[in-house]
Amino acid sequence: MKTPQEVFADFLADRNLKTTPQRRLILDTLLKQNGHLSPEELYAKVKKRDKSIGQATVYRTLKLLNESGLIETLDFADGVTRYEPSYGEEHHDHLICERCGKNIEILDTVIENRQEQLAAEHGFALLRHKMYLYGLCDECRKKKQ
Amino acid sequence: MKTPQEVFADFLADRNLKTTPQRRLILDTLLKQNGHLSPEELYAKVKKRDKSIGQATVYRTLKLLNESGLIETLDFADGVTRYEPSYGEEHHDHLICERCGKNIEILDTVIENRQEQLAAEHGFALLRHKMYLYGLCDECRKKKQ
DNA sequence: ATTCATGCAAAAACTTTGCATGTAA
DNA sequence: TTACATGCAAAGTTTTTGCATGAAT
Repeated sequence: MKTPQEVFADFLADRNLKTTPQRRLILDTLLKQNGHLSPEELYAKVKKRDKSIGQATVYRTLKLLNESGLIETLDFADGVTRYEPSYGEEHHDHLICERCGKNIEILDTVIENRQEQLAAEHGFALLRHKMYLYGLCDECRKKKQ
Repeated sequence: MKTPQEVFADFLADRNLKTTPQRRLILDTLLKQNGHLSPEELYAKVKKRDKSIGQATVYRTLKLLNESGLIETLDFADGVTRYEPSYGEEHHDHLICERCGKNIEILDTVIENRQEQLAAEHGFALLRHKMYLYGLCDECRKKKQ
């Protein structure tokens, strides 16, 4: 299996785009963090390693990474766009505590299978999906109020 | 069962906020349209009925409607925030064609039940959820390219 | 009478774009 | 060498906020 770095290099080559130090750095930073970064947080982290990098490069690279299938966008319903690496990782969904923000990654074959089936019933070829479960975690429910 | 208008009025009263013609108009417009409006589209529609209404009032009212549970935000992964009335409607998820944008509302008890179960397994009390299935519809797959 | 809501315009937040320069292939 | 990428700053978008005026309770 190709590494994410290889996937990205191939993706860029296919489109006659170039593998640059900035693009590598941004991908590495995302992979190292392993998930849930907003563009701004990512920019801050990347900037620690390369003072001269520009905000625009981060946005441009996020777009490319998204198109290449290496990352996907998340919507935790708090108004912040986040990205998470998705290549090589098994797909998963998110279980989010609305009070404390705790975020648990979940995977369930019953649901995954049923999604395929539902899409097929409507004549759709399923490409991907997103599922978010919002609730209150144990601890938050124990706390008064 | 209370009407959405009553729910909103009660919600506002609870918080010592006021029921204004603008707020009523915005809610009515959303309900009449029955779904999937961006703030800008909503503003345009509302403006047809009340020339003098301001953009800011639409945003402020959308926030209140969201807090009151009457509407929810949708994420069709196209960068546009949309809202849809959710009160009184049976909950549903969305099946979206990535090529033509066709959007089918779906509901499935197998998935709904399993979601509850999954949340419980992780100690969560499930409050709500969102599920989006992205794929290609029949027609789009038949078209060449 | 109070307190909140509104419209407007300004500001803030977020993202994209144009351009001159730099660099990967 | 050529074509693409970068950083910067400017410009777009989208959403929020401050304020004087107006309206609901």
